[in-house]
Amino acid sequence: MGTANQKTIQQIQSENREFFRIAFSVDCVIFGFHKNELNVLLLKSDLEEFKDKWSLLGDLVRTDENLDDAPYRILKERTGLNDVFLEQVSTFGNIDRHPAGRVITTVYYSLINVKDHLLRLQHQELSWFPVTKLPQLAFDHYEILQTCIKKLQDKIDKEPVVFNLLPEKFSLRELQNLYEAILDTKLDRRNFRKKLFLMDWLADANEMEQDVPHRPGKLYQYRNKALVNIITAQTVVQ
Amino acid sequence: MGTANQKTIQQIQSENREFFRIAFSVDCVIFGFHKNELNVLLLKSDLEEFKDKWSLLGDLVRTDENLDDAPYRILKERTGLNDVFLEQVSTFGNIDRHPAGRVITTVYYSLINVKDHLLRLQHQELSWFPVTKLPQLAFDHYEILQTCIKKLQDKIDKEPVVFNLLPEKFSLRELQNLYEAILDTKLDRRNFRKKLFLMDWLADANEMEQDVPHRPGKLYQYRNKALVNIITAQTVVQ
DNA sequence: AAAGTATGAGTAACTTGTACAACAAATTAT
DNA sequence: ATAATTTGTTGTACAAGTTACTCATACTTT
Repeated sequence: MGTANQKTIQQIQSENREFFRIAFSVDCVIFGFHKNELNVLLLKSDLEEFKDKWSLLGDLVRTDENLDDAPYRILKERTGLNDVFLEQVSTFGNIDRHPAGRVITTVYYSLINVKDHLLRLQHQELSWFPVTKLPQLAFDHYEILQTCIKKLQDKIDKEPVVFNLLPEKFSLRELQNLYEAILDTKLDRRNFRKKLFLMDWLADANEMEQDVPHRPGKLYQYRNKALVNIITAQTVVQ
Repeated sequence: MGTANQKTIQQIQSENREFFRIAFSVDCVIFGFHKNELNVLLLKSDLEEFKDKWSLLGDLVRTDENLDDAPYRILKERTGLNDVFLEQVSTFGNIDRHPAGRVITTVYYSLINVKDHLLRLQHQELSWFPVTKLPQLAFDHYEILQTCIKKLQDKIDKEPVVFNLLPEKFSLRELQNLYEAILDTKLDRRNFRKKLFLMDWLADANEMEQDVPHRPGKLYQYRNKALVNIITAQTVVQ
C-alpha cells in the first residue's frame, strides 16, 4: 500500500494494453449511516495524477463474470461483506473520463449496515465520508455520486430499502434520522410515524431502547426479511 | 442484404477478435405510435442462429465516441433521424447473453414521431411491431424491451416526454390514446383532461381536427418546445 | 329524421398529504 | 423532591389531489 505501490498511468496502460481499447469497469457507491449522517466509503486514489483525491471502489469486469456479479465481488474483496443490497444505477462512458484511456463504467450503489457487520477493511486507504463533507474526488466520481444520491432519494419513498442501512432492530427516531439524512430535510415526527405505519413495513420487536439518555423508544424491525430479498433482486435488474 | 449478407458467429468473432475479450455495444429500443398502438422498431437478425428472430438496433461502441453519443449515431445511420429523444435505461452484461462471445450492452430507449419524420429505412429488414404483438426476439432482447416499457410507463406521469411521439399538433383524444397504449389501461376522459391541463404542458393551437369521421376536436401543441430539450438533456444523463 | 359517437364542462365522495396540539414517560437540572 | 427538558405517542383540522359519475352539444352515418 501507500506511495510505494502507486502507479503511473503509463504503467497501468501497459499492464492493460489489450483492455484499453475500451476497458470496462464497475464502480460502487457504498452508503453507510453513522452519527445521523449518510456516509460513503471512499478509497485514496492510487494514481499519481490524483494523489490527494479519493475515488469510488471499482475494478475491471472480468471476462468470466456476469456484470451484475462484479460489484458483489468488489465489495467482498474490499470489505469482506456478503449479501449486501446492490442496485445498478447508470453507465458512464465519456471518452475522456479516465486519463489512462477509454474506460466505460457501470455504477452500482450499495446499502450496508455498519453496526452489525464490522468491516474488514483490506486497505488502509479506505475511509468513510459524510456526503455533506466530501473530499476532492477523482475522475467523474463526484457526478456519479450525486446521481446515486438522487436515485436513493427517489427510491426510499417507494420501497423498503433503508433497512439495509440499519441494525436488525431500531427505533422510529433512528429511522427518521436516516430518512432526514438521505433526503436532507427535516420531517414532522407525527406525520413520519403515520406514513411508516401505513406502509406496513414495520413489525414491533417487543423491546425498548437501552442506555439512551432520554425516554427509551420502542424497537422495530423490518416486517419481512424475505420480501426484502425479492424486491431487491427485482430492482437490481430494473 | 438478405441471406447473402448473413454472417456466422465465427465470421463475426474473427472480424472482431480483439473486441471479443469483452465487446461493448449499445442497443436502442425505438418507440413509435401508430394506429393507437405503441410500436417498436425491430431488425431481422443477421445471425444464422437467430434466423427467424428479430432484434433491437444496436452496434459496437466506437473507441472515439462518447457512450451517450453512440445511440444517436445508430439512429442516424439506420433511420436517418436527427435530434431524437433518447434516455439511457440500463446495462446488461450476463456472460452468456450473446452466443458469439462476451458482449456488454447499454440500452437506450428513443421516442420518435413517425408521422412528421418519414423514416428512411436503410435496411429492408427493419419493421415496426406493436408491443402487444411481438415476434420472437433474439438474445435477451425481450427482457430488455420489457424493462424499457416499464421505464417509459414510470416516466410519462412525471415528465412531458410523450410529445416526442406525436406530431406537432394533436387532439386530446390522440394524446389520451397514446397514454392508454403506453400504460395499457383505459383512462377516464374527463379526469385525463383535467390532469393534463393541470400539468400545464399544453397550448391551444387554435385549430381543429380535419377530415375526421366524427365531431372534430381542438388541436393542441406542447407548451414549450425549448423546455422539452432542457428536460430531455437532463433525463438522458439521469 | 333518428341514431350513434365524439367533444366539452362540473360536482360530489373519497383518499392522501400537511400543519399543528396535547399529553405521557423518562431524564436532567435545581 | 420538584421543575424543566427531551422524546415518544395519539389525534384533529384543513388543504390538495384522485376517482367516480351525468349531461348537453356537435357532427356523421344510416
